[in-house]
Amino acid sequence: MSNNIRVRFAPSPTGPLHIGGVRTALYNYLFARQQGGSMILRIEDTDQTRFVPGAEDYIIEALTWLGIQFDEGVHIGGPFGPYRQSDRKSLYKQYSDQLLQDGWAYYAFDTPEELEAKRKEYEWNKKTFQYDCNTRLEMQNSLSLSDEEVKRRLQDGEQYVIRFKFPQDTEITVHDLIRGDVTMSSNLLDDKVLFKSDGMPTYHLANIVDDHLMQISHVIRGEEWLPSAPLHVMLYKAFGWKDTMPQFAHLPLLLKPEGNGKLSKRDGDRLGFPVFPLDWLDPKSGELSHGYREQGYLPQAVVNMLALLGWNPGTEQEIMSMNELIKLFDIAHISKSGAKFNVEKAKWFNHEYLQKCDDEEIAKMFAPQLREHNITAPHDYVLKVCGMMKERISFPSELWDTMYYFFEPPKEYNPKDIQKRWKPGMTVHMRKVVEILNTVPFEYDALHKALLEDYIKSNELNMGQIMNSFRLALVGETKGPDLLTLVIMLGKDETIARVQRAISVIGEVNTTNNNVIEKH
RNA sequence: GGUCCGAUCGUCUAGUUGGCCUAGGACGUGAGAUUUUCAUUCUCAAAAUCGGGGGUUCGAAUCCCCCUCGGACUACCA
Repeated sequence: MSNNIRVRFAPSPTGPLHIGGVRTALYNYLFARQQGGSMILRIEDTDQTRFVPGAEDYIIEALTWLGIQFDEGVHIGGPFGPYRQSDRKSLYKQYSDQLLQDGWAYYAFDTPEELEAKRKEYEWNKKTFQYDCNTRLEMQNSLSLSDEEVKRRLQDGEQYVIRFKFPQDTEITVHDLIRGDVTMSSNLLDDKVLFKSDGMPTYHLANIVDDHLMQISHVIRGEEWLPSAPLHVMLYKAFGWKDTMPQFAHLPLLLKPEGNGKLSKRDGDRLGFPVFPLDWLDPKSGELSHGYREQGYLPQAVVNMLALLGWNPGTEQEIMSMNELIKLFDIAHISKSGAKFNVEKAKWFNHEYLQKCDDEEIAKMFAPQLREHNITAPHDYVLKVCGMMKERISFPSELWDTMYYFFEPPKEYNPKDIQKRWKPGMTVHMRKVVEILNTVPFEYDALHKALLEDYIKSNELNMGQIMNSFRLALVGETKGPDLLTLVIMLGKDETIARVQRAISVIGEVNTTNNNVIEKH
């Protein structure tokens, strides 16, 4: 990695990785690879109360499944480690101390209860409390208290947090690669907590310190971070790191498929599509959330679909491999508005990528279904069936339903199809079919001539009449590939057995109107 | 409530320096073709008064202003 383009994906291990997070990781990856830069995985676990065991492994497994690779990170190490913020804990204190010394931060002793009371008080007066340049002097902090008092409280071991001291009357401009310049007044920003009373930094502090230390050049993250971006810019300035501050790109959000709002876990459950890459069993509630992988989505399909949700190559190309995406990706082509998630399009992508799989791969996906139905079949046969039938499916789970009749006789005959296709007098024809099968050489051309040409002509039938009933006997429904191809695949004995079984099960219907079919 | 961001077919979007836009593509939908059936495939169609209103200009989806609507944020969460 020759140049100094370095990006990071920095999730919190608070649960399964949301599909929006996956897209953020993907865009970071695409950008890094294209620029010949480095991709880093950093775990932001500064909130011990929200830590969920297994989440970190889940994140790594999901991204690995999708082919999103890292150059440095918790799981592989690297020259800028450790890459887990809880392992970097000791590091952050000196930086908040530096801010304290330089007058960019201050101690605040207000307890959560006091803050809550303050908020209530403001609410009563129909105002909103914000800990900022207007209110900080009425609070318990090193700005309002005397030096001795502050020293005393510190020595007594009183709980405190360290807050950022936003300067007054300053315009702060964040240059965003997607949105251009975003400017905010410092007077409206609140004095965010940088260092918590539990000895851990907050996101804001840890994030800036780590991005700086890890020499991150581009911060590509969700739009939800835009409101706090001015704080981050200010922090770089306060630390004196303005010259090496990374560039920002705030990605549009992924929205619910219907209505409005951010895509959430509940939507997936409700609308029947995954919002997570992998299945996730919540360790606390025992609740299972479905993942793309387990639903039968191909990783390439998920990657392609996600890439196009908020970005496009500027051409009409839609099917793109990871390598093509890397070549084509461009931050300038990322859209500004949120994208509603579309299930149908996701399905279509999967169908497209399933067609790209070779027959061996399809057969591999099909194997468990065969096992489930206690069927053993020659590998070549399975391979042939898969190759023939894959174009009909969007998910591997549909394989059995569209191909079962290649492996076992129909268990029942669709009543609607019987009514529509098994016309009066059909058993007579079917017996003839058996006869022909028994006498004519069992080859495609010979059968075609005997069945579809000679027999039909001599009986003044049209093709549909006899073929559909024949198909019904073999499949149980009127669906499937070219009939004679199916017949050849099944073999003579199996074909005859199925027709005879259909004759005895379906039998003769509506014998009274016998002449209907003769008459075409 | 406050701050910020956004707004082109039902959905994802093209449109980046205003004219080539009577707004293009894809998904989905409808019709037709192909086939012995179903599916696939192919062809065609419907679908956006470019959220609304004002400007600027010879000319605006594209620039400016206002309004409306939507979203994010507003924690000792990230």
